[in-house]
Amino acid sequence: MPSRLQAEIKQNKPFASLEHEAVLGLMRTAAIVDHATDEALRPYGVTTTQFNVLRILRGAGPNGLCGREIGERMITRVPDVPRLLDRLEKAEYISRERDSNDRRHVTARITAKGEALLAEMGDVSPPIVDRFKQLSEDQLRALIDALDFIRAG
Amino acid sequence: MPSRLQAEIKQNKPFASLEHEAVLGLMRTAAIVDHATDEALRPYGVTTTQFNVLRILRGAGPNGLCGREIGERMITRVPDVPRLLDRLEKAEYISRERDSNDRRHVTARITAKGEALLAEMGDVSPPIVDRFKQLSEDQLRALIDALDFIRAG
DNA sequence: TGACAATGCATGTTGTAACATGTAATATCA
DNA sequence: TGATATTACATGTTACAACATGCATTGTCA
Repeated sequence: MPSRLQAEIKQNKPFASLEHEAVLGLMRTAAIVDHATDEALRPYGVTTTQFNVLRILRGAGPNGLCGREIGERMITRVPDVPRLLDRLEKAEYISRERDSNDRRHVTARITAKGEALLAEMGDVSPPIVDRFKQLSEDQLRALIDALDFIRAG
Repeated sequence: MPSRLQAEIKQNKPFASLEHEAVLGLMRTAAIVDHATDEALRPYGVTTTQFNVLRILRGAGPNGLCGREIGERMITRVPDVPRLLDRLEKAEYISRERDSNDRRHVTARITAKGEALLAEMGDVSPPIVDRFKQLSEDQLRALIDALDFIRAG
């Protein structure tokens, strides 16, 4: 029985194992979600990474967060938070201020312009993400549990 | 009940929905697998993308494949196949030859040096990928099915 | 057969990812 | 208290991703 994924990537040989198929399916699905999200965000001129930072800072409120804290909250590891914040500050979506208590810290906060952008964007969600809503609750829980288990290492 | 993922990304508020949690879990797991794979491949001086091209060309055998065909077989969409192949050719892992039947096509083939690299690498697999083997067969099938369903759009 | 479209690849450019390294500020402990 | 380590961020650099555009080759159809 040729799998759906085999056809997608034009592979004739069957997968060596279920694990192999699961890993490839995971990576391919993530790549599609990622690309679709990029496309959905493009009209607003922000990348997925920048969009996530803005949502994190909106969630943090007026106290803001320092760079290290932002990095810890990101879905994907970001190895260059300072320059990511540089770009957001240049676009005036965030402000930065060196903390007077601990001068190593730089506190970032979302600006009114940044809030306005998020409000304008609303719940941008590409069609591929909406597909998750078609899964049953049991399927969603099984998916979440399996992914949790994998990450739990 | 705070979820595992909430703790991972230091999020205090519960997720708005199961779908939301599933999407984040998917993206985060994929990011971890991706990064771990990069690390595992680093000692050999190839990126994950390059590694996948080499395996595709090994699978294609002596007939090789043209750039478009390689692109179709990649897990992640690659918008710049020519330069990806440039780098592999410069490293002498592949050779390229313009097709005499259709001179628009450039056929790429893996070289002996490329085959040797893959042989030396064997089954490089970071610990996070090995975690998939700990899932039960039912769990793996449920995971694969859910991912297939999402991509089926 | 000749004009036009489609295909496959090449190339210019910009922005960013990723790593390495450096620097200032704070914490720790003899 | 002074030496050392640790933390948090800044910066230099390289390589690559992504898009736009251009060119050569082939297909299509009146």
